[in-house]
Amino acid sequence: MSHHRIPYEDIIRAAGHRVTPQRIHILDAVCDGNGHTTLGEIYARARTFDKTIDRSTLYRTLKLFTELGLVVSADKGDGDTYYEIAKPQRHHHLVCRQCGKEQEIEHGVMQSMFDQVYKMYGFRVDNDHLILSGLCETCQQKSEAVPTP
Amino acid sequence: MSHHRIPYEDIIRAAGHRVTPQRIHILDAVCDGNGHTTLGEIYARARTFDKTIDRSTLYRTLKLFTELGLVVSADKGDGDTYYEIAKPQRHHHLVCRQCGKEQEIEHGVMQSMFDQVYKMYGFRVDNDHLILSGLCETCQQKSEAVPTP
DNA sequence: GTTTATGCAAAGGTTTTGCAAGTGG
DNA sequence: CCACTTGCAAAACCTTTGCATAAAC
Repeated sequence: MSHHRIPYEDIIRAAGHRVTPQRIHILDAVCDGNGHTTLGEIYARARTFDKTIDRSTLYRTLKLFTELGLVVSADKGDGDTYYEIAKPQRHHHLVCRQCGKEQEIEHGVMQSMFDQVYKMYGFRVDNDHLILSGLCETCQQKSEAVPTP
Repeated sequence: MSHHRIPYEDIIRAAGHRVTPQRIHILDAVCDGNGHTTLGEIYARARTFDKTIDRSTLYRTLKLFTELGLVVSADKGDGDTYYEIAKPQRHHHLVCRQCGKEQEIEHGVMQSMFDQVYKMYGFRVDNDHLILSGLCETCQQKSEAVPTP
């Protein structure tokens, strides 16, 4: 679990909050998503650890973690909010419209685009977690193979 | 009203649906947004034309228009869905985090970035309506003037 | 021992759905 | 006319909130 690299307990306490089993389970659940997970998925996973965990606790905890910067939230454009464990390096995601597979991409490519936007429009873009969609390599080949299904 | 350039009545009929006053009002209301508008704003505007229009009609109509491609929906990342009249040329938006002002940007800059992503990751990005956020020119100057408010 | 966090239940808000009446083609 | 649409009301859903109990520190 990647969040074990972060001193999350200290961060929670430093902000004047308490480290409870529920909070640990929820953080684990976000982490086990390996990328982006919805609230529903986190809820299901958290409940495999502790069946009594309540939705309201999940909402409150996710809000807290987002404020503390332990978790970041993003939006695929489908209306759902996706959560991911915070990572040290700025990055973005590609999500395949067909198979749903997702992969991380480094920030560099985006930064060039942001710079270009700044030059052309004077606008400083600062998104640090974009989700782009399209077709992954595998699904491109599939759709080439079957022109009209 | 920019949608009067599109033969929207024909499009609606061609898909086997009917052209009703409510649908026209809703299309007008989306159009009057000049850019992105939320469902609530569309509802308010549509009701200035016809006070009896119902929310359920709005939901159904917006869904229909999106399917027909008359209207496109996007997500600013704040959980709300924004609607905009479909435009012939592919474009994206910049929204200022501070003053909320939005401006359109042409697709070119994005395409270079998409191409770069393809070269590096083999992934074909095909978003045709992204919303980027950051600081507009005016708000950048303001925040420079006041380092610590 | 205090103070914070939890679970429960209820409230608040938004979106969807079933249906009789109305209306477009 | 007939089928599609509408407004209404109710249902379904998601998220937030108030409060007594339980747990962290």
